[in-house]
Amino acid sequence: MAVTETGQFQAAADELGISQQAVSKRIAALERHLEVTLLVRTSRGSRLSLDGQVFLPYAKKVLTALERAEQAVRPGSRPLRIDVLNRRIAPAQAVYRFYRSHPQMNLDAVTLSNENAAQAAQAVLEGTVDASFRALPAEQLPAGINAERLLDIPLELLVGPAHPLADAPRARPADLAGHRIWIPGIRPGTEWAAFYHALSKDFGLSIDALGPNFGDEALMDALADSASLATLVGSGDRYLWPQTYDLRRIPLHDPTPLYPHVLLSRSGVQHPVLTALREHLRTAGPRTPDDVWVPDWVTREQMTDLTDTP
Amino acid sequence: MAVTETGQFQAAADELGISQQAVSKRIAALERHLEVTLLVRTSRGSRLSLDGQVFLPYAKKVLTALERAEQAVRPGSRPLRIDVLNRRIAPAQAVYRFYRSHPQMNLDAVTLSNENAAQAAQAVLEGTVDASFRALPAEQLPAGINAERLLDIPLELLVGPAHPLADAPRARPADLAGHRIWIPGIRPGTEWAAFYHALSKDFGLSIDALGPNFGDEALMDALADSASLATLVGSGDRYLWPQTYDLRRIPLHDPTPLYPHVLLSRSGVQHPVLTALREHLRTAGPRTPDDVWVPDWVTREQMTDLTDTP
DNA sequence: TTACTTACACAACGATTGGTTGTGTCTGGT
DNA sequence: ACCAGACACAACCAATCGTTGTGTAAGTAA
Repeated sequence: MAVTETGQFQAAADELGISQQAVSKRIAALERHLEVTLLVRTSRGSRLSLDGQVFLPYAKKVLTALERAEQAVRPGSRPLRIDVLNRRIAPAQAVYRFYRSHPQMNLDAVTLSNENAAQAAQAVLEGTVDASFRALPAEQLPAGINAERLLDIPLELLVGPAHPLADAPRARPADLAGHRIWIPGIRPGTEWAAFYHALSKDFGLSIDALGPNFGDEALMDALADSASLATLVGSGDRYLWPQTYDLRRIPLHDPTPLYPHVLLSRSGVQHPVLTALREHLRTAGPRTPDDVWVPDWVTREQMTDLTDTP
Repeated sequence: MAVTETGQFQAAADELGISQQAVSKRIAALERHLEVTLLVRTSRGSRLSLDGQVFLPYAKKVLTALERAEQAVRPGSRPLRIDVLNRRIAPAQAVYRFYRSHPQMNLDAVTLSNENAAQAAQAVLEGTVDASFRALPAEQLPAGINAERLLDIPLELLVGPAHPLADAPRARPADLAGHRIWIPGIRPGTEWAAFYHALSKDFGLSIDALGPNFGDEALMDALADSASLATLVGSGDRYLWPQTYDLRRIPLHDPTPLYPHVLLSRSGVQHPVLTALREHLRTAGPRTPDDVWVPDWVTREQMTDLTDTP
């Protein structure tokens, strides 16, 4: 690249801060490796051969990819880093949709390995991540953390074909009383546990949130074969359930339970990408039904941010 | 990447064919360079840290970019390579549009440095390029070369605001008799010279095709200031002429001169991308006017390919 | 607790690589 | 014919990257 920019080896060498002979050796080694001639040497400099012409844009891509890779982790000027809890659920998809509609926005989605909301808030405070989607009770909110409820995901019931509600067009949470609902892999003390505990208490459900998560495959197998087992999923994460299992999604209403994702960020940060993401979530979010349920520990204040938008 | 795939240094080392210690040193050097920790070492292996999680996709991009760069020039399985004559004219734009609408198609656009159509045909025969857009007289077509007229570009007159035809909605070629038409940088013996020679002969024009090309800037300067000078441009290459010069494009009709771009390729090659490009040009090409002019050395046979399409 | 296994890091050393300086060859202009 | 410019080749040196041997920490089994 330096040679094509300057037209001759010596100038490229000056630009790179090495000797002309070193440039010559580098080019020769590259040509030997690729088994083609990249540069046509003349007595008045060098210009690209046909292969060089083709190769140049690819070489540029390699260098920009390297540059980006370093930028991505170098502290200080790195892209906005957002914890999306888990790559398979709504926040990850919302962030991905945001990125698709704003490709120039430089951001990275990560998943913090701990599932504890308080620890996530700590990570946001420390700057390990710039923002995190969580369902955080208001009283657990540390000082210096800004929380805004920006993504309410309606829950749906997921059942196998033999389940009594399999062909119901919709169901009410109260209809689920007595049915077994299994949500594996929820560890005590996490925000998930708190949410489902509140849900089961308010509607008299028996939610089995214990036991290890043996993976989506095992869950789907169990659901498909059982006439009594059901689970709850966010209405967004369709991709999770392949057609082969013939599982049914039953929307819940009257009221619709909402999983309230709150975006945590450090108070005072004014990162433009973060601002744009907030704006995107406020406006591009799905219309929520009228009659909804959220855990009682979701404060009015957190809700205000949502209802205030035009 | 090898460590994250396998979960531990030793397995990564086996995959890479080096020792565990070498992997350790590589990772340590990378972490030292980036000034972050990429891997969390545990007693049962290693997993990605948060920074590592962010870095991994960027690292993958670097490797795929490297892979693509090598593929682009490695003889044998390289992308289809098409000579577009010049990056600023219709064939280049047509190829670019094709690529935009078929992003999965792997192709490279190049410009052969010689402007001689016979030499381009030779390059196609030798496989230096896979296809070339040229305006090649039928009798010059070497054996083994397949030629298909796929891109007819109507010519337009480009004049400055003081030119007598500046405000004409359109003009006939015969109207140009007596006007000075200057097309700089056309060297004798090239296909351009042959085309404009035929055009001037058939309509009695005085085309000044001699003199060196001092660049588009110089041409535009001359046109903008002159009341008599004009040039001919393809109707596609709009971008060339910035608004600042207030140049006017006057479409030609009765008949419309067409610059016939013939796609040369080696007989017998059945490259899928080339087939798709041909199909794209046949169907997505602009509607040509009814009353057209092409040089008389453009054979009926070359035209058949165009008129045969549904 | 003790011993063992697993997994990574450190140290010393040799081979390879990538740089340097010095010199040679080719081309185009004077 | 000569000279200047531009790149290549050769010899040499230093830094890098690999190797083998060994150390340390953490989990596991007796």
